[in-house]
Amino acid sequence: MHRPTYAEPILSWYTEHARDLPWRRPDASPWAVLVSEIMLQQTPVSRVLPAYEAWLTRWPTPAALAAEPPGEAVRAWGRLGYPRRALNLHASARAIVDRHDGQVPPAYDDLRALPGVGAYTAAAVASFAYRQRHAVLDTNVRRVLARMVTGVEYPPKTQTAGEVRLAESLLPPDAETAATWGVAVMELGALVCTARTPRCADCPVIASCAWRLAGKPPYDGPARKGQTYAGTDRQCRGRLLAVLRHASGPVERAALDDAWDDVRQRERALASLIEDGLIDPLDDGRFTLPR
DNA sequence: AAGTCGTGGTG
DNA sequence: TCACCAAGACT
Repeated sequence: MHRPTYAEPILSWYTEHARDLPWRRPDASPWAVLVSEIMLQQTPVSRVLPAYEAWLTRWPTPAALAAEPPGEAVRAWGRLGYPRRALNLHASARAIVDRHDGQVPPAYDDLRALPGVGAYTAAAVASFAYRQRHAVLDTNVRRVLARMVTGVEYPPKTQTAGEVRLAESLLPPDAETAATWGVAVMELGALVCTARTPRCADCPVIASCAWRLAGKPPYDGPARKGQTYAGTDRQCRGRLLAVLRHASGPVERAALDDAWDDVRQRERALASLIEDGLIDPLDDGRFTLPR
């Protein structure tokens, strides 16, 4: 099946409009790229930037992080959200030291085997850090391809095999070009082909965009899932963990009791945080970040 | 395979 | 204002 060639206009657009992000600089190590990718999972660039700089200053290598207790990673994670990512990054650092001689592995399968590294993140590190040819299919790329190629406003709620095949079919044959193509499509989705209000006037492929050519039909699929937060277990977990992050050492149960009113919910949240390894109960009844 | 897991910015 | 969204992973 013949498709218009999207690569040249998008690559040219990227050359001109790419943001200067620290993890894209030539001196960014594979470890720096991995750290950025984990932090960027569901968290906007603007909030990641300061945490990323502080993290890499303190832990410039996997070995540096691996030498610390996991609780230090959780504390340094701050308010990035989804704190199990901090635990995953710490566990990945230790696995990298143990299994890969302290070097972030270049092989996709080895990356994918690290905790918290799924299909997207493994492809991103292999592509961006090691310049290999992998389809990087994140929320931005999925949206761009849905519009540009498929002609619909939004991709399906859950990623399909068809989307993977499509992304792979569009990959430039040359590895170095493919690596740039991946980050370029992501950037296009982040800056121009945005979810809410796409800036079609600034789009380098407006002429061949299937969604525009179809008259920009609105999304007609099932309602997208809402993410209520206030009053949820997630908010409760966040409050409890914040108490631990702000404390210099172990805290009394009373300090946690003060952080959330509903007793049942608080106990459930605390149990799940302990189960997840984000909080350790001590023999004396106090609680601490994992050591 | 649909739910769960944080937090904050924004149209 | 408030529902939606943000470089997902895991179960």
